[in-house]
Amino acid sequence: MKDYLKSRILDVLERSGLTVSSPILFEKPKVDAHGDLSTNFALLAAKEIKMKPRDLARRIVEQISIDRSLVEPPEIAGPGFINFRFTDQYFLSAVKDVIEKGKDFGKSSIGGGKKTQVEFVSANPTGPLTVGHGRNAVFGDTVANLLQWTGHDVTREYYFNNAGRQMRVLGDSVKLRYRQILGEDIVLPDDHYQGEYIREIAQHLYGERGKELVGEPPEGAFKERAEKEIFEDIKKTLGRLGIEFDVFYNENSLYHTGKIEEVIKSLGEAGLTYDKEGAKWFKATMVGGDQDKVIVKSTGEPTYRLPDIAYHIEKFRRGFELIVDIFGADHIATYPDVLLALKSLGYDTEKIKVLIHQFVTIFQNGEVVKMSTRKANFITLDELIDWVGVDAVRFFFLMRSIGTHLNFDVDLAKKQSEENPVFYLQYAHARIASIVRFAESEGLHIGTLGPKGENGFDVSFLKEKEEIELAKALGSFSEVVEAAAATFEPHRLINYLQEVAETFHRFYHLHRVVISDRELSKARLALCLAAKAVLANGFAILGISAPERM
RNA sequence: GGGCACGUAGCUCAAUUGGAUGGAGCGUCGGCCUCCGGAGCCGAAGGUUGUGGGUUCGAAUCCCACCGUGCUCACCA
Repeated sequence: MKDYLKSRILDVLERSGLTVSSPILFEKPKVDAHGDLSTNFALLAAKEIKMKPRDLARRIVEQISIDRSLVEPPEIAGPGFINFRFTDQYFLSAVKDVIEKGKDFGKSSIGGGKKTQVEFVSANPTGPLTVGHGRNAVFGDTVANLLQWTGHDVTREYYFNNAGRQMRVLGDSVKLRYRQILGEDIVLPDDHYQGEYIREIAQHLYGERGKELVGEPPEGAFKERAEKEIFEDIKKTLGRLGIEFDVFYNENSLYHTGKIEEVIKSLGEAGLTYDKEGAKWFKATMVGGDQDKVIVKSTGEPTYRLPDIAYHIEKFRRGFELIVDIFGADHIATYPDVLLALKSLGYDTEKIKVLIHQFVTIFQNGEVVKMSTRKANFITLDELIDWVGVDAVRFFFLMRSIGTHLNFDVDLAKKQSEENPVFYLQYAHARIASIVRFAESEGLHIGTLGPKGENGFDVSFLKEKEEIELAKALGSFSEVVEAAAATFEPHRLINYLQEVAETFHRFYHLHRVVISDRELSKARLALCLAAKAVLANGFAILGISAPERM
């Protein structure tokens, strides 16, 4: 529709002999009185062609030629906005569209099959996923869904490292617990992992192997067993949330295949490294960074930057045209160096979208719970799911933009699960399902073939304000999905679905679906089915269930 | 102290990315079930968008300064 109106305005300009470079953009006004689409074109262009905004707007409105069955005559308002209002017929056509496309309604191909990678979670297997990881996981998965719905070829990827210092400490933590089980009087150092799960892993090893592991080094059987059990646990938790990865990428492979060495070499050849005090440095300041950074420590071990750079080079090599990285605010200082290095090696960093989410603050018993993986003091994602359910967990993590700190009051979430906002949406879906069941029991059916099929319906019977408004809301689903995908903002979809549910409830409250007028009944049933489909499709993107009954 | 975010109704957050009269949920107050699901609907109260400047036809949004909160500033990841 926007393209159509744009072409009509260009037509007027052409006939008037005006050439204007200002873009013709439309937006949906907040206020109903301002129509359905509005353009500020006259305001933008007026200066350029030395006309008053209102005069230019008047000329456009007087001379424009548009299809009257779709659009009412435009109006000028305020300083020179041009407002367009669409006909009921146009809005109602969305109902047929939804019913014909069903589960595919809202999908688009604007992504053009672009090879896209979304990297998220990427937590090293040192402990169970926490609620902080939960926000990352749910957000990443939903962004991936949005990209798939808009025609991107998406790979979900989890990056991890099972070799670093963290993992050595993990192995040692298990070994110390194991020795405690054997009766030794040992205290776990503060920098070791204190969680109960460590003790369980040690117990498992003791149960299977008895005392025979006393001489085993921490990074041997202890670390391996811990990694295996913890990773299984992580995957199980993600599975509960409906999250599955296509690729688990091990940082170690970058060493084995020589990719790390290659990066050092490339940076060196570009004159971007130097040696100082036994370490190798990246000359970040030479390419716009604030300070130089160590990439290889004096011990010969690379810092985290090097594998990160190598990994991203691999992403490019594997042909990804859009690379989405999702991580928490604690990584905020790390990515600029990586991007800088990539850029100076000639990679197009415009293809990389770094999405940073703020932390989740957990409130319990009225106070903030400070969390640390190492100390035993954290709430796991699994516990959270146990308390409030998968749908609520996903919904809560998605309903706020990632720039805000998310306050998650556990007591409230537990206690008020019945008043959970996700239920408002799911209730609308279940309610429609119930209406459909009732209608069918009364012998009303809607064919899948549209108006001309055997059980055809005719939307032109719909004339009530609430009917038109619902149809209008349903019709904009695709736009919302596209906007949410383009901005990587799933919460836009939630706001929209709230509006659909609200519009439906209002319609339902004022108008009966199953009545003696059969044609009107069928048209209203079609409207209901369309609303149900839009809600279900929205839920599918969010990863929450669409219950037929609650 | 430097860097990056964020300050919007009592609370948690939106605001179509610079648009017209800043909106929801929870909470508070008041209405609505003879009827397809009341987990719903309708209405009311509640705001100097942290403060002060600037940019322009127009600012919660962009720029500057200050105040406040979080994260971060390793040869840890």
